[in-house]
Amino acid sequence: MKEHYELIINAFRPLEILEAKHLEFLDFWEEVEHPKGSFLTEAGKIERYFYVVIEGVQAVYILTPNGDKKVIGFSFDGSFSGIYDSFLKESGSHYFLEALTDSRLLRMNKAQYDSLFDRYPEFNEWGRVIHQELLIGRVQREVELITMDAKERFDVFMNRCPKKLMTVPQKYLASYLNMTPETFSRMRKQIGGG
Amino acid sequence: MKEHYELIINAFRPLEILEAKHLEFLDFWEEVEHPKGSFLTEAGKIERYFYVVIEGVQAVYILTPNGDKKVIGFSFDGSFSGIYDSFLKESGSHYFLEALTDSRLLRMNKAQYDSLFDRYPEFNEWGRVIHQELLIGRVQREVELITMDAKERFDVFMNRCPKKLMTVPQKYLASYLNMTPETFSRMRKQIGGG
DNA sequence: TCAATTTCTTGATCCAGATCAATTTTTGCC
DNA sequence: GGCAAAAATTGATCTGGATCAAGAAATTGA
Repeated sequence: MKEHYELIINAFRPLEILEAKHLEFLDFWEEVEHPKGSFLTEAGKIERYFYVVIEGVQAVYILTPNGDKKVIGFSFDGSFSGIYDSFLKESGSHYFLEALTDSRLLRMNKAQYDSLFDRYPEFNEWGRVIHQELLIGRVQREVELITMDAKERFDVFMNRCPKKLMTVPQKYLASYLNMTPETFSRMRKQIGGG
Repeated sequence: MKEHYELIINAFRPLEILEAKHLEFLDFWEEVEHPKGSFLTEAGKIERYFYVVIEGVQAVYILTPNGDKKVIGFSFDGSFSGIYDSFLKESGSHYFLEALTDSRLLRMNKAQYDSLFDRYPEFNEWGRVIHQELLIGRVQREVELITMDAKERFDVFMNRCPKKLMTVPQKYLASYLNMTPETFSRMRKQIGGG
């Protein structure tokens, strides 16, 4: 796992100091591969892992009764991944987590995750801060979904979307922005325009 | 503040044990009143406080460029309140926090909030867990906004909405459900129906 | 390399829910 | 209680973006 210390340490910012005694935690991680199109978790199953992405793009989505995918979020190089509520509560997931490109990830299981906080209570600070940030980001997205029309959502997204995401089929981006691929395509034609 | 110990302790669940040494924390709180219609924070200002509601209902909303209010959430007896991102980052808020009924709240300022974690690192566990729960709740709401039509959102909301919220004008509930008061009224006519 | 499959684009139509307009009902206040 | 202001209802109309349909472009894989 030594080769990925840097990645893990970066992912775990803003936990400023990973002290010597934390190095044990670095060995919790197990490396896994997921080819494009494979599922890390599916609706109905329990999410067993908490991930850090080494490489690749993954999408979390929910399947509506009429069968369309609604993308909730993406993960990619350096970010966390997993179906968080299912993982924490060890209850059935409503979501799919799919590799959109060939992916390599690091993962730890729930027992390891729990022991992290038991053994090193100072990780709770990391947990508190990281969850604050995730929460603020989610509220931000919610506000954008509620207050902006399709064109505005498209523009805002395009201006700050990580390049990495541009490699996935547009229909996933469209879904994330809560619009159809047709609408997404039409918005694309008028970049910068009204 | 003694009279409100119970309230605070309940609000801070799941921090199971407030030990003797934490009793100092109970005295951080200051009681304030906000009459109906008054603002606890306004857009452009910095949120200086973190609140626990003793009594009353408050709404967080954003004002769109065309001037309509979009309600993001409510707080009421026993829950936390405040404009969280502004409070944490000490940066200008985009939101309004308005008392929808005469309200009494307990509040602490940012310095006190920070000192909580400095002095009693074990509060970080509370922080981590409470933010996990808030995050999961937000994602749940986001999924409902994205996947459900107006009638479904109305039904789901009505089935689990705290009675306390039924005392506020319907236009706020309508806005929270991302629909107009007219639509809300029409949904109301067909409770239980198709 | 080239056929099969998937994705993207473009145009035509449709509809849930917004907007506009007019009452009616409720609330608050003296 | 009674009157003004705010909120809720109801009906008529409008529209952003969905849906449907068909073809063009890109990707995949043998």
